Amino acid sequence: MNYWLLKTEPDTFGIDDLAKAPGRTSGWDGVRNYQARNLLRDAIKLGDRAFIYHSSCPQPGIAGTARVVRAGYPDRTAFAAKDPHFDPGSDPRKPRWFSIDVQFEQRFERLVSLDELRQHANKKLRGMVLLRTGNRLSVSPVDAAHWRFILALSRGVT
DNA sequence: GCCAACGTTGGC
DNA sequence: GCCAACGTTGGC
Repeated sequence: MNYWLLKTEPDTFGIDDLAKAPGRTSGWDGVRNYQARNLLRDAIKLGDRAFIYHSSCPQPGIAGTARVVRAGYPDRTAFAAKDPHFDPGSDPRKPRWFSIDVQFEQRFERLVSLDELRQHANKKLRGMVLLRTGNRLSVSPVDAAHWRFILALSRGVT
């Protein structure tokens, strides 16, 4: 089992929207970056777990966790001309973009802010992809040790 | 709104 | 394949 971090803008779709979605489950689609696409298509497996990270908002940080309930499948939003994520270059017979389904797991009692994560960037969270300068990946891997440490942070254990 | 740090595009 | 121009992300 592996761990991931999924970025989203809470104004558009945040952890609370996931919690309220039918079956507490939502497709994670609209990703249009090849590196992130490769993770969605090849690396993320059923049963993997993910942090839900809120970006482009007053309080950027990790808001909670979700579980992968469906592994990579073609991203349908790429095929619909009316969809904001439409990509005429993605052929349904040879899809270019992929999505996964995630199910709400928990909302942290308190947001673990980007600022707080950075305080551990050279210690317990050394090497975390999210904290690398200029990182813009909307899907990134998380080390198991980092996962456990951040869960502890969210509970105020450390 | 600014701007750094990317990724993508397209001419050559 | 190079690289300048352009677009996007995302914190501030």
